[in-house]
Amino acid sequence: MGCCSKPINLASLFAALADATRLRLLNLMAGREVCVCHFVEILGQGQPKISRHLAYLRKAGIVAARREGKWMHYSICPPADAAAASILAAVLASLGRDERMQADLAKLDLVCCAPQKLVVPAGAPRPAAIAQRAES
Amino acid sequence: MGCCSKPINLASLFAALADATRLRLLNLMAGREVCVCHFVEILGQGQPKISRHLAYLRKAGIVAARREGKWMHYSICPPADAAAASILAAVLASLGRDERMQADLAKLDLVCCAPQKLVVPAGAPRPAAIAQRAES
DNA sequence: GCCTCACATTCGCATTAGCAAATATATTAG
DNA sequence: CTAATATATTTGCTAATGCGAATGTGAGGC
Repeated sequence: MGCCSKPINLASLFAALADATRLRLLNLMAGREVCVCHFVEILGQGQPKISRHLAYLRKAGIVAARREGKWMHYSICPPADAAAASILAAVLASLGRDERMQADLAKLDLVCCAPQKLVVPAGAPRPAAIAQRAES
Repeated sequence: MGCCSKPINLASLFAALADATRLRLLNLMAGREVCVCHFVEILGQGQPKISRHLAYLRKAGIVAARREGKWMHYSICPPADAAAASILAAVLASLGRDERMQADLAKLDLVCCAPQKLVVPAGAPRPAAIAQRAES
């Protein structure tokens, strides 16, 4: 593990985690890849704001971005440093126990499985994990 | 567990952890009670700065203070929220694996067991855990 | 009472972070 | 090439954070 090779400083890792919006983004990315347009829809906040926070996480070495045509997919990339990785894992586990975070995940399912209900731009990409599940 | 009953927000917990000085203070307090004068000596930084960071940790509900005569002793107080407590535990474990943090702890031993070498103010209190060990 | 010690807090100041609005870039369609 | 879509960055602002220096406070000692 550890796809990101950045000089991880624990203090800067925590700085990246010290924002409610970024925690919500990380929670949505736990175990799957998510497209920016879904973040915008689910959080109900402006695209520049989402993009800025994603850039912050990217600079902190916590997430990776992958382009697919017009869309950008973000996913968590566990830091190479073992200490940082274990902390990040504990954080993601804790987030999963939060109500608001569970609601976000439920909305992500809706966006992916019933796009017509939430007016998703036609042909918008679906998170990889869910797309895979749907195919099998 | 959970001596501190504060409305713990994960983001604000991380804000409290997002500073190198505060992480060093927490590391020194892992498992023992430490007097402010020792923090000042070991970190080699001004007393107001140390005090300000301790106040920050106190306000965040992570540490508790106890007065003993002229001296103030600080110790970690695990948050009541289970998620926050588990994260804090992971953080403390990770800190222990850092070289700089180990050096700080070694200095704490010096201050407590060979005060004449580091010009400790006569009669300065010793961390509870170490004092206990010395008495047995 | 006054004085000192051990801390805590306040005061300016510089740096940084977050926001909304506007603008820029990359990709694809035509 | 132009236009449209999806995302990223810049701009101008406000608010929060960290620092050293100065000052305030609580507990003994005399």
